[in-house]
Amino acid sequence: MDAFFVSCELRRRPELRTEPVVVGGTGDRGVVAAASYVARAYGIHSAMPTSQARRLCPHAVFLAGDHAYYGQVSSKVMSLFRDVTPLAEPLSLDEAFLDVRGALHGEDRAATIAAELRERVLAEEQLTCSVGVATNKFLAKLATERAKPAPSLTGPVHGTGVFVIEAGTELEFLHPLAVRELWGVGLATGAKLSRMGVETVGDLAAQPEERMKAALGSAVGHHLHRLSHAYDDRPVVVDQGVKSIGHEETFPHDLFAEDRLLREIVRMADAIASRLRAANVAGRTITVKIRFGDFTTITRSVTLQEPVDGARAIAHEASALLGRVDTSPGVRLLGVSASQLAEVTAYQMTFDELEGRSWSDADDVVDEIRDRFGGNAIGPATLSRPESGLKRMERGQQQWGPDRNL
DNA sequence: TCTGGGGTCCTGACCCTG
DNA sequence: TCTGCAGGGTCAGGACCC
Repeated sequence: MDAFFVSCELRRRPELRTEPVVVGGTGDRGVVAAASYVARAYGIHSAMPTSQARRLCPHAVFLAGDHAYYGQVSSKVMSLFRDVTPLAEPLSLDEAFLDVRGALHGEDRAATIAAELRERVLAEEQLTCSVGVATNKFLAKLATERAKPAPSLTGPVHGTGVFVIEAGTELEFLHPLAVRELWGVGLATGAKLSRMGVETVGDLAAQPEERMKAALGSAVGHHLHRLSHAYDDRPVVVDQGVKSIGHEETFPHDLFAEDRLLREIVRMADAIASRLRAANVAGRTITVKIRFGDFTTITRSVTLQEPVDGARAIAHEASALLGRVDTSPGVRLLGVSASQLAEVTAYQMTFDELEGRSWSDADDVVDEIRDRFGGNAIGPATLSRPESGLKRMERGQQQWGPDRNL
């Protein structure tokens, strides 16, 4: 999807179509999640600090973003994709891989399917999307970039919409590209490769695989070497399954008070526990992430004998992990996550858990109340004191940094 | 100058066990 | 009992993606 979050907002507010629009964190510590093509013409791009975006384009319209709404729109678009093929693998809210081999009957059929899909998404959801067609996932992803519109001060300059890399022309397309365009080559790997004199994908393909493995590690070296030869046999997987569930939050101001940090832990543990139970999984490893004022970031984790999905147990472990860290320099960001997930039916209850059965029952009741009356209808007593200033957090509620009014 | 939040995957150090 | 080794699990950090 093209500038998905912005496009969703423009559906609701069409009067902004010719304006520079930025969706993301509105506060001083936020970042840009999506910028309209007009905003991009001012040099604004995603992941840019909001403060920098404001300097580049002071008259831009800054919107806080509505993750729940984008999720609803995404579901509708994904169901359109599944009308084309059941083999649709969502990559994020606004991207998916579609394996359309089953629908192919002629040479140009894939391009036709792509064009029809674009028309349907536009007609039914008033959203534009770009489609890349190729013989494997990673080439299709690169092809999509070629199909996207270009920014301009008056609005998006429409791209091709559909870009096809014909079978047999893969290397011709791939080798002139900058190595940074490869999926998996970011800032650090790109710099490392540049120091080795590797600037293009063709340069990379000319290197012996062993040299790449020595420089980048065996897994990354092997993977990139294969990609540079246009080889990618990863299948389209319809349901990837979640591997971890977590929450993290950057505070409007660094936190120093230990009791305040502990209350934040309780709040996050409560949110995570709800999501774990909703997904019918429990986590065996609990991790706490702490970012200090100077941006140094540490994690502390513990792996338990048995997986947990209760707010009380997660908060207990996370608090103990936090207690191992000197937080006196001030905490900018705090996060809690659960990993090594297992289905709740698949693990044995411990004696401790049996003793704590009443807590498990309480969690079930909490889930029921939230289902009926909303996420903020009930929460841990620790957070109910008015002076706590804390509200239960929904997923993605503060996705791109603290709000301006906090 | 300033750097979010949701994740996944990989690596290396360390410890334990056979 | 001690030593060396291999393999697996844990932990922490880094890189990357959208």
